[in-house]
Amino acid sequence: MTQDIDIARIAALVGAPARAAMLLALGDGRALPAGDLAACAGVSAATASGHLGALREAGLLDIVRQGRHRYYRIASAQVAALLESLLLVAAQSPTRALRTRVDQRLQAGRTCYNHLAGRLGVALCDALIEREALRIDEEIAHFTRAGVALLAGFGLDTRALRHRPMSRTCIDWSERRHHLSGPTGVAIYRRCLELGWVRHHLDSRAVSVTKIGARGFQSTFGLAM
Amino acid sequence: MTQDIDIARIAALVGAPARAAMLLALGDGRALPAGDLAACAGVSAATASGHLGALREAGLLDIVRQGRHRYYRIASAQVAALLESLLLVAAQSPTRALRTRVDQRLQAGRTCYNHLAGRLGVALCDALIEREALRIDEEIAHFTRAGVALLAGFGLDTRALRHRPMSRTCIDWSERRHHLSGPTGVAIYRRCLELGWVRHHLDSRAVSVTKIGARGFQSTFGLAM
DNA sequence: CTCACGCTTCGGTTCGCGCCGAAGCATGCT
DNA sequence: AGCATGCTTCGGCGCGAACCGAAGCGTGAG
Repeated sequence: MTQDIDIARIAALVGAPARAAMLLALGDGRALPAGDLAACAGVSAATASGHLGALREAGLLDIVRQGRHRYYRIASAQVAALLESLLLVAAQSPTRALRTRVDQRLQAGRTCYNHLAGRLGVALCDALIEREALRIDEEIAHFTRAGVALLAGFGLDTRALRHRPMSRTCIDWSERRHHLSGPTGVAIYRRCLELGWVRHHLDSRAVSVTKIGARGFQSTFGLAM
Repeated sequence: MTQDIDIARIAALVGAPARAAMLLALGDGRALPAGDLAACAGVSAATASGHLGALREAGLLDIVRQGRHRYYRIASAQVAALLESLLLVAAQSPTRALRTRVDQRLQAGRTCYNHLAGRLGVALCDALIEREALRIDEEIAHFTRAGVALLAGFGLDTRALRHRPMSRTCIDWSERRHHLSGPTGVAIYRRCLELGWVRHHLDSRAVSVTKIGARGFQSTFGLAM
């Protein structure tokens, strides 16, 4: 049966953890550059490039050239549906039950490859937008003049972050909402660690907000914990 | 994130051709014994057993003990939906286009691991049921007294086939309909070859009906070609 | 023009896993 | 009881693929 190997080919493509991480990062339809996806998957650029090429060749991913970047995104709604199906089956898989407790902790606050995600990451992003420190156009985040000042007061020199776009948004899988990623997102997370606002648990990607942090998020970003 | 590896685990499970073939054979919800699934996947019993164990442990497959057989079946509707999703994505995958021509030939008549499938297999099964030679109860096929006589006239000694159940049904993937598998299905196919009713193409699993075969199927089983 | 950056290609290593044969276990037929 | 049958477990083999570092290529910035 020829179709056996067809579906096996597709499934095997999703079956490598690195590729699964990339697909999941793209799960909401955004387009991300290869470098970000490499970071998301925790592999080198070389490895990521190979994976992305394979996914594109199989028709799972589309490529959008824009400037010097090459943005990848999910090719069709069917592929997105396939990912949803997998999530559903994975969620009810028996081995999954053991992890559920950890996941709940992760939902509160965690890092998504060196930037803040979970409820904390989403709330911070919302607060920045509400204070008009951040604007999101075309799924790319820009800090306003007020935002740059705000970050300066927070101790971040935005001039040191010369990448363009300076920051990106990333949809959180538990909250299904935006949060800050990219170099700026990473810098904010690092600064939070320096200030002792959040603490990092060694055994997982979960982070928790300290007492000092709660006050800091409140006074600096207007973020009620 | 932990869920990356969750969906990767599930996808990788489906990603091996042998396991994909087994899942596809079970795709319509029937329960099949391990031996049949091994044949479907074209692997040894030892290999099949390992695969089935893994699929069961992951919650993709259920096991139903009945007599000395152990029947496997798809564990949930979600798993079936996952397979459908994969079929959909595989169908629109670019590499798929190359195979479409071959598939059309296969749809007419072909073997499904040593028994007749495709339109021919389905039509034969229908004809047997219509002539009251075959009855299907609980997805297991039984030949009636008239059916045994019919097969005897065809040159098959059904007493030589002492397996119980004597025959099984198998859903054809292109027709989505029943056809005969199991020892009886295999014996019928062999007999068709002996009589020169069908010819087997070496390069694929496609079979075609000869002129003699067309007359034979007509006179013996009342099957109009 | 030149440099820097992002991405891809190439070569080589390592590790996992899919596979089988043989032996072991259980179940039901004789 | 004894044998046959169906399935599983074990040990070992070999292929394939995932990974990285380094080099190559194209694009935009200075």
